[in-house]
Amino acid sequence: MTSIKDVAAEAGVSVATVSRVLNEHPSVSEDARARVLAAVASLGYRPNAVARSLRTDQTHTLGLVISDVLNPYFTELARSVEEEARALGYSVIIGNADERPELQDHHVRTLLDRRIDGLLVSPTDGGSPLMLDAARAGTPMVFVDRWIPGVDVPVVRADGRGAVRDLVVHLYRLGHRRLAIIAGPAATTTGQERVEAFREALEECGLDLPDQYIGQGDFQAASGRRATERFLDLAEPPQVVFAADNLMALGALDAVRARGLRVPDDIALAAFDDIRWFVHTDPPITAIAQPTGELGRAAVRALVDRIEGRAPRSVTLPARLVVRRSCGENPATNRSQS
Amino acid sequence: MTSIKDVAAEAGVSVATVSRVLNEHPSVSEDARARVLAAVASLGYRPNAVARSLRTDQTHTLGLVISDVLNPYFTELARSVEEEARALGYSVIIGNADERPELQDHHVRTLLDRRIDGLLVSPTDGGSPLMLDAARAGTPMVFVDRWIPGVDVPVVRADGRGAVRDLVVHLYRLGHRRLAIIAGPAATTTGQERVEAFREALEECGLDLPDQYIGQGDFQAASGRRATERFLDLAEPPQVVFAADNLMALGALDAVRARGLRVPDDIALAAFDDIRWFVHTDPPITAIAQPTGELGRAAVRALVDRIEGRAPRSVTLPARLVVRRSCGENPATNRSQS
DNA sequence: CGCGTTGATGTAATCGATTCCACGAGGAGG
DNA sequence: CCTCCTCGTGGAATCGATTACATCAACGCG
Repeated sequence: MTSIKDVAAEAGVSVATVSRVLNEHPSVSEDARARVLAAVASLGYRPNAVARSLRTDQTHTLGLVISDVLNPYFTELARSVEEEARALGYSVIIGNADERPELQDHHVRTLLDRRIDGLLVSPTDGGSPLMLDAARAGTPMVFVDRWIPGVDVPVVRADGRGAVRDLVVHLYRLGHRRLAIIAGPAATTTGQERVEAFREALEECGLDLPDQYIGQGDFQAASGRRATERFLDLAEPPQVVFAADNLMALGALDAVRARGLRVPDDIALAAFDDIRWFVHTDPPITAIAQPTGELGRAAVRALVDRIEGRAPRSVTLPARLVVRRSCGENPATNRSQS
Repeated sequence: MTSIKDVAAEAGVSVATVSRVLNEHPSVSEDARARVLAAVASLGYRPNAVARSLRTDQTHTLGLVISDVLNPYFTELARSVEEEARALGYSVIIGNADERPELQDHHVRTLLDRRIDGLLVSPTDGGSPLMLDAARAGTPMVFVDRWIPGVDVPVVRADGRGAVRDLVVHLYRLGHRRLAIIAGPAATTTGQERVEAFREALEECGLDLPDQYIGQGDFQAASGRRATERFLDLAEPPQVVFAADNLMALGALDAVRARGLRVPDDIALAAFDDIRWFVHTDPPITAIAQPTGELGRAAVRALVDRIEGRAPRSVTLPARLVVRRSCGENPATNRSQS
């Protein structure tokens, strides 16, 4: 690999001058600049980012630790994060935690070892010592989607409360009274909040959320399937299953299908997180859509603000209900589907 | 951040000794080792990967440039790549090319600047000078899924020829005679091969593939939709549309749905790449499944072989047909669906 | 004309690790 | 007892950049 020394030799100047040209330092003669640029071009020289990072203590890299790459919601998030980061001059290294705390820690650790400039996390759990220490030690950090209470880190997320209420009202109007939920892990904020929002909305409608109608999932398809099977085994199964994320909804669909039952005739289904495929499933699935792209971009902006010394702001954006056919026909609202 | 010097001071030894302990160099006294490890623990020291990389000229990092993160096929590939790499002691940095050659180049460039140990690419085009130069210059490199002919780089991919033939036979038996394909970009090998395999299989059945039955797509959903609309506008529309990837199949589904037509009654649909959602679409979609996870793992193994001085091998694994209902009922084969 | 200022450049320190080399102590062997 | 190895250790060079500081020439101004 050609180094700055080779360029300096080729251009007949010192390495300092080469560096100045490359970093657009003002005090370089026109002549020197031209010779350096010519040398750079003829040698095909590219600065070694590793060496540069060591010296400047900046990597221009953000770490993104997401809960599950196979979840379309997170891959869309990752995409928008990378896009915005690139626009701001940063690269992104993605770590996939697969909803496993120890894998999450592994990625946080290697990202910190690489001295990334900042960390974007959607925590899988209540927060390992490692992550809490890093936050306390001053590593620029922002939580996306999920967060850890009691830690002084900005949070960028969607508020699904209103949309969940809309959903419950929608279900109520369709005549459903026994509503069940497949919850996410209690260790995650989104796991808890969605259940709470659901319960509150039910109460507003004068409905109850019995324990047996709360299935415990882990945001993965298999758990959605298991929870749904348990619901179907009940003496009085629910009329609606609301999955707290799209993968558990997929699992629920598997379970219903395996029993030879049909959605929405035998049981209705709704999901948190809207994804493209929901338009084409059988039937199309009613879902709560998050402004995923906007969340990713806002998170990056907050993190970069923090890194570059500006004050980062937490952001909460509203989610919205998208009605399709998986909860039954409703001519009035049905038209608003996409 | 605490550095090796702090550890050395705390343990009362030189930095050389600390480094030896950390790298398991044999010639360190038991006493020194213990003191160093104690110092490391008490300071919470972690070696700076940037500095280490500069010195050793190894980053223990692989670059993976994929064509499109939003494509479930590639995200599954990415996941298996990361998994296998982690098992072998490497990290992975993913670059998303979004099917855009200039973005692909951007990522290749920044990955090379970071001095990654090796590059895994599924090229979006015929190969930019940048990538060809890197390959020639000796950057360890392996192509996954797609490749660039004429470059001396190992290729890990699936061979869909047999599965495409099975598909065509399946379609023929169902009575379909006018078969159309939505192709990928001609600049990609998968874009070309799938069309060729399709054409050859048709010929074996005594069928023809007229130009108007070849839609030009770019592996993105929108192009699948456009191509399908064009098919439907023909005086004699095809009876089957075969999409060369899953996203274009999604677009095709959009187009059919927008016209108020139904699959498979009005038109049949099949896709290359099987994904989980295909089980639940309306109707479930017949697809050609690649051994995606195995491809990712094999690609990493080949790349690491190359990096560590062993001879890398190209790998080709067979794809297989998964019959579902999107091409019409066929009691005989229908049972083999998943 | 001399002095201070400005601009262009080079020398060398530095970032945090790894690793070559030199050195001293201790043990083995003649 | 002397020599030669081996082992444990520290000093210092090194990787490839950035940047503080020194130097020197040219120029403006009183």
